[in-house]
Amino acid sequence: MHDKVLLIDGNSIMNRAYYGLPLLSNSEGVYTNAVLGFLNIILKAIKDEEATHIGVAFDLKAPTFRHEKYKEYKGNRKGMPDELRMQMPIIKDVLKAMDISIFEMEGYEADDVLGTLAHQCEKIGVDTTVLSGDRDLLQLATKHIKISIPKTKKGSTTIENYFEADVLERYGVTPTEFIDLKGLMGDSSDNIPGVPGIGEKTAIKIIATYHSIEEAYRHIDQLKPPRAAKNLEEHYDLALLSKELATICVDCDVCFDKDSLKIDNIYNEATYKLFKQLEFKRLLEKFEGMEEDSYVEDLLTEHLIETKEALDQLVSQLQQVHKFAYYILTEGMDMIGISIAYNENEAYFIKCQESMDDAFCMAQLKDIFESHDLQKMTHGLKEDLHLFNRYKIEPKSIVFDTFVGAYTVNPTRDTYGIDDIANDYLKVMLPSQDELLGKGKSRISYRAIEPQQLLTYACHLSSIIYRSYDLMHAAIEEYGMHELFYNIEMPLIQVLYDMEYYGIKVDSVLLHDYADKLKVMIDLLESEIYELADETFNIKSPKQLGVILFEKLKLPVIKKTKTGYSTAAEVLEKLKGEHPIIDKISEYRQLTKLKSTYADGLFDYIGKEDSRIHSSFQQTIAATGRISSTEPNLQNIPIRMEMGREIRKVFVPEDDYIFIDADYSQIELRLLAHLAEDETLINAFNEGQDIHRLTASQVFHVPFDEVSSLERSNAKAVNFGIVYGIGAFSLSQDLHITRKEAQEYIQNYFKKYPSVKIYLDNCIRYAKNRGYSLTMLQRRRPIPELASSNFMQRSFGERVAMNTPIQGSAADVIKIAMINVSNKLKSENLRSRLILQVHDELLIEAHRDEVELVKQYLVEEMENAVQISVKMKVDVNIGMTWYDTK
DNA sequence: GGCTCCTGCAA
DNA sequence: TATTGCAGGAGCC
Repeated sequence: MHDKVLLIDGNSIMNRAYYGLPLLSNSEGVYTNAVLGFLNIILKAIKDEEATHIGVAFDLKAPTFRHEKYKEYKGNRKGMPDELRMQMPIIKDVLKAMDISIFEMEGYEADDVLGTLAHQCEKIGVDTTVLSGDRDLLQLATKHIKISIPKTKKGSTTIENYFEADVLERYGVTPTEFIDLKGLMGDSSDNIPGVPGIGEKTAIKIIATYHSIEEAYRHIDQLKPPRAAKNLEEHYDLALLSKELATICVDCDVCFDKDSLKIDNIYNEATYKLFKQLEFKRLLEKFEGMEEDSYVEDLLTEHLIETKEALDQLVSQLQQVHKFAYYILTEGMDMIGISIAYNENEAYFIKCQESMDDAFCMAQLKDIFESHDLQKMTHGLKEDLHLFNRYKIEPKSIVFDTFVGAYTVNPTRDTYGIDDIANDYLKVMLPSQDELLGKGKSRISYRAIEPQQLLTYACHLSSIIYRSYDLMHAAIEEYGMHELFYNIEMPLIQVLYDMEYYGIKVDSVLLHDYADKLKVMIDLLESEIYELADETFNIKSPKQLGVILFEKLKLPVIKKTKTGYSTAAEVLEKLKGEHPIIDKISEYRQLTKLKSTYADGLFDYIGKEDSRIHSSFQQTIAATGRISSTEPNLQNIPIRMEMGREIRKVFVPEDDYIFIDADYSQIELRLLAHLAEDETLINAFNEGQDIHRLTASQVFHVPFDEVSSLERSNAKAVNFGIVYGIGAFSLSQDLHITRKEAQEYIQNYFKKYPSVKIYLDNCIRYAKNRGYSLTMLQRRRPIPELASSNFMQRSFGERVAMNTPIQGSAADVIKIAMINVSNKLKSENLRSRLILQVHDELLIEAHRDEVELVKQYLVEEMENAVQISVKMKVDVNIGMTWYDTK
């Protein structure tokens, strides 16, 4: 095979890549779009060119010889955007990992290095391709040096290729003449002056005739048009200088060694790690089969435990140590085994099998798990607690959960697998569960993989937990989150487990009736809609509905989505009155939503045994520190509309029990008052005033007692907006007023509550300076968007910086309350239990004998969760259904 | 079957 | 062009 050298203009291609892709970032907030685009371009080029050698040249910041000749050189060039600049060291790391040579020369630009390298290749008879986004490079084209210029149009990249002849054909001048051309016409992007008054057309004509500036000058008398001749005569020095500046140096002092450019092992371990960190999913697929050997370098002595004797021995070893990490490997209800590590260098895998089943293994380990003196670390304690319950184990001294720990350190990531932790904290590659087992249809069981592979994988699980513990603990301490993690997040795990364990009882007959009732109404609406549309169609399909409304019925288009007409509720609202079908569709939407998501949806989760729904509560999802609820989500059960609210009647306590529901009154605004130290707000809250009415009287200049209900509800929207980081546009949309009016409301608000304005500005400034926001309990949320040069991104970051301390502090407060309420109920030996949290609300299933006591404890613990300058008011209600607790 | 988009529910 | 979430259905590959 012939050698083929590919030379790359690093800055130019990075620039192309950056503007060719949307601003992507990995889950840590590191921008990656230019790096990804760059890699895609060069990998495609390597393939297309069948390149055997490769080198990449970058510009240095330092001035070049051109600056010495002409100090205005590139004087008008704006620096690259920060988001791109931040990616330059990353691409260099990636190239180093891929063992691709990087060239940077003081005093020269990348062009010069490329020119020199290309010429040297040509000298030794090797074909070369120079890849650049910059047409200046065309002067380098020869019969053996090809210049490739990628063009991106509509997502796909095509490449224009120029040998010497192609340049002549396309521009009417040879590559060498290209330099003279530029000398005459100049180049505004590099700030090369050229000859004033001579533009592209004239320059091409002159050079095509005389082939160089010098030759043209020699024939200055015959030069046409006369204007150009005059200009060239006057500015001949400038023309020569411009030519010099435009000339790419082909003999700079770069060390050329063809062999060092050889493409060898670009898909190696180091590259894999980087791609993983950068989250280049598609590029990672090129590393097929690498995962298995990828963690060989993480040396670990693996012990397989599959006899009772060996297990016995392990248990006695564990009794000698003071801490260990474990991970229980399960698959559905099937326990595969237990991984244990009690030092840095080795790990054990207890494999459950016929001779030694799960129940046996767990029974053997019971004392270990229940020991107070033996500290344990795990990953995903809440799931462990479900398992321990199955084997009647009451674990003690589980001091660290790396799952919740990793979230606490950085709550903005979207996964916190052991593989992620291995990567982030230990720089160790570990396949994720999906990578090990495959996903979707092709997923296999743990029991189906090679025993040796399973052993290695399993041993690493506990070992990673064991080894990352110190680092994660240190990070928590460094960030001042000891209190948050050890006194709130860790104890909360048990509380969430308890809520999942207890669940909430549902009257399935009532739910069924509700679904039936909805079905009747939906069927009727459906036929009415078909009647009005004069045809049948899928009303649930926004696409089909759009055609009916906006094409067939010719209703005005209010809003469009990326893919077509918007038929969202706010659009239908505006079309109300235009056609009788609109109301029917709105109602149909509402009822089908209730039926599918809530009636039918919830039905599938009702336990056959206990008639209860056991939702999962997620502690590592929300970037603000909130808890979320899934399968099913019990935090979005309807309440605003009566028809939807009815669904709450199916949530009932068990016999002899009653619901007690307590919710914080205006928790976010109270926290805002405290955090902003706003005297007006603090006093209003402490005196029990109606806060929305107060805001209305302040913002609309109305006496407090004369505030109308419309004014109050508008003020309520303003208050909400403040908490979310308001914009005039959105407020105007929300209140159906003009932007100008909305702007006035906001200005009035800040005039009346100046300390709130100062506080919110400070939130932004703090987050901009440090890169993150903090809550009252030092919960920390990175906000990389604040550094963006994109207005939209940055504005988003600013709203987040205003909202996170408020929403996050509220999350902190209710978490403390949950722990204290739960502890109180347990320490008082009550049968009543906490079963649900809805951000500012706690639902207790209380025994009827304990109602008064529980009400008292509940209010006390919630109101005193934190001591701040504003009273934390709590409203309590009891009821025989969730509906009735109002 | 897996994925994205639109839609809509809660605090 | 308001914050944080979860989920169902359509439609596409």
